[in-house]
Amino acid sequence: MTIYDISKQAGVSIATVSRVLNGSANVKPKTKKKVLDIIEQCGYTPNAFARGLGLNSMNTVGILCADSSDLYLAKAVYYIERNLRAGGYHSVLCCTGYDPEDMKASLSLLLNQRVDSVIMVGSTFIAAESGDNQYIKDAAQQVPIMLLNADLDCPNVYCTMCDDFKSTQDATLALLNKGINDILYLYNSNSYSGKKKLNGYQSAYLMKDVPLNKQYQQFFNGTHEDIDGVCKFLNDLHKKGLEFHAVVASEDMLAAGAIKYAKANNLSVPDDLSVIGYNNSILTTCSEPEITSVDNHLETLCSQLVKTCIGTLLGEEMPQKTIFSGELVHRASTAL
Amino acid sequence: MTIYDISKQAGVSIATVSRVLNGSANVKPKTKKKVLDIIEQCGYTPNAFARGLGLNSMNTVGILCADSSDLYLAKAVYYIERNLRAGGYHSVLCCTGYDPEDMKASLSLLLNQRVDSVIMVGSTFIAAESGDNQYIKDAAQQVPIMLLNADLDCPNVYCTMCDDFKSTQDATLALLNKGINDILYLYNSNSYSGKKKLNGYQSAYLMKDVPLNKQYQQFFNGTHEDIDGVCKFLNDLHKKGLEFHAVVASEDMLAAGAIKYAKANNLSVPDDLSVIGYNNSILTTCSEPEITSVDNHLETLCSQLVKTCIGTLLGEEMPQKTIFSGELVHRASTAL
DNA sequence: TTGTACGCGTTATCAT
DNA sequence: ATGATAACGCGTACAA
Repeated sequence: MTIYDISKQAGVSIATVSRVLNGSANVKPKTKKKVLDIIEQCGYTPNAFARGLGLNSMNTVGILCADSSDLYLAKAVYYIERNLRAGGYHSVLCCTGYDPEDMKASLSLLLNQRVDSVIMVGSTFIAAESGDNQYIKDAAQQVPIMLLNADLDCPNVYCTMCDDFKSTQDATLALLNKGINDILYLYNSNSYSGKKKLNGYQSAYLMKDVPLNKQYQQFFNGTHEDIDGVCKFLNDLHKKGLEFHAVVASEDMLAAGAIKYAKANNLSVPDDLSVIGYNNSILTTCSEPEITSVDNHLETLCSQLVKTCIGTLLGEEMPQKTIFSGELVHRASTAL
Repeated sequence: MTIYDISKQAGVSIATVSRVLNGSANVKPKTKKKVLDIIEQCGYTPNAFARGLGLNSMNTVGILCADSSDLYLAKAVYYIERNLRAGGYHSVLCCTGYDPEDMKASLSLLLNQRVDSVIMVGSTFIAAESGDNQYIKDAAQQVPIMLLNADLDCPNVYCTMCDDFKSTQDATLALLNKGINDILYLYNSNSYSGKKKLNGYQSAYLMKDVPLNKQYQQFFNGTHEDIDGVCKFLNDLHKKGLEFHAVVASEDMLAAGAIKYAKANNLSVPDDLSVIGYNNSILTTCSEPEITSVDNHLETLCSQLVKTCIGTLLGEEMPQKTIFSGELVHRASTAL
């Protein structure tokens, strides 16, 4: 069933059918109705490939994501997809894993698929060395690139992020202000956003003139689901003689591990150990006591990101960077 | 940059370029090299739309999912996408929400986009009334439909599922065998798979000749993240005088709520209350004590589903139904 | 082994 | 208000 079939049955030319299809003005109401009736009756729908070929677009955006099964990234992907669809765009999902080479290959794949834009979810895509981000700058010459929670100075690259630096700084400050000076910072990512958080922690110490100790900045090298592994990791630190009365984590899952560690060592939370997580995920209410956590307003971020994306595609002038603040959600794992 | 540009520069016809591009045999090595060099040098990639138009396929599969931010569904989407990509297919993600009308509309959207196949993730898409599934049967006349964790008898519809009936039956039986007869079954979905689980619970009682009480089958009507809501829900039941010494839940999140309920009421787990969840998600190790849960081998399911999908698209004969068994993973919330 | 020419189903430009 | 026709870029049957 093609536009030719419809045109024949309606006794008009394909041009007229096309005009009806695309809501073009100059078409006699009577003709329009006739064509629409035939279309309805035949259950005809235009061929998306042909349309794509002609318009050089299939209204499709690529979503690049290291791991869409991750609690936080999954939510991001979900919000982005829903917003894109509401705006009339399809989403091609592409999970890359954490290997830079795979990320590059995936990006190429999407560009070859002729997506209208690419959204990169999570700052794992931004390397510390500026040169390693060349693949993104190259891509930006073809289509606009949207970055969630990352920052990259480059034409046609748009960044939407939460102020992770300030959020982590605030969380740390809140503890320092309570007189807790031995705060363990626990993190598991050296991405752009990961670095910002670490800097926030450090900066809080500088602000309060409390000496910083490298021993208190611990990198957990494990999967994003291994809560028990985090617990053991902290146990080891404890056994090695490291003393800490608070944990600030770059992710709720690490904080959940800290809660487990406290239980295993009969530490009372928050009396003996305060815990602050990040992302305000379901893990915060699953733990006991519930975990104080930074909410970075992911839904708002995604909504704004998609607005920027669609606006750009429509040729509107859009802000190159959009920054939101995070918010500390207080729960029982702290007494602030 | 088109195939014509390449053909001119290489001094051959577009047919030859096309042959090189598609690895066709009959092409002189020397010619092939020349063409490949030019392609490399120009950074040429074929236009996916034109190719799609000609072949009537862009090697794309639609993934329909009610809510890809759900812990379990997110994992499913992730595994499916990775397997599809490994097989050379793109994934168009489409989150529908739980409104049947939106599901139908989303399916139409994907079909209009001319995907090669549609994968429906989760049994929420299968209605209890056979007639309500007509939209799926209609779709199956256009492209093969793959169902994850659902069952529908229809040509060109392929089902890959876990035996949720048996898994829940086993979980319930394990408790009954320990002499615990007042088991609360807690669920939050009336989907196909949801019903199977409930039936499994009931059947266990029948097998052991223990009288079944409707009061012990409780539907929790809330979001999929409201652990506190579940806790309150159980509190209310408790206050109303309902006594139970075990909870079998259709989802880990409900089980996590049960653990919280136990804590709030100073019940010892598993001495006073045994808890079994479903999905073996991260929530099982986040809770304290950790939760015994049914693992339904999602990764295997997804891998098999994609194999069936790709096989079907390649014209191979594929099994209409593939059923795997679940497995009870024992943790500290039960003493079995 | 290679080249020519047509078809895929649209959109859009230009006449009428 | 409507129709004829040229792109769009590729794959492929057929011819050479």
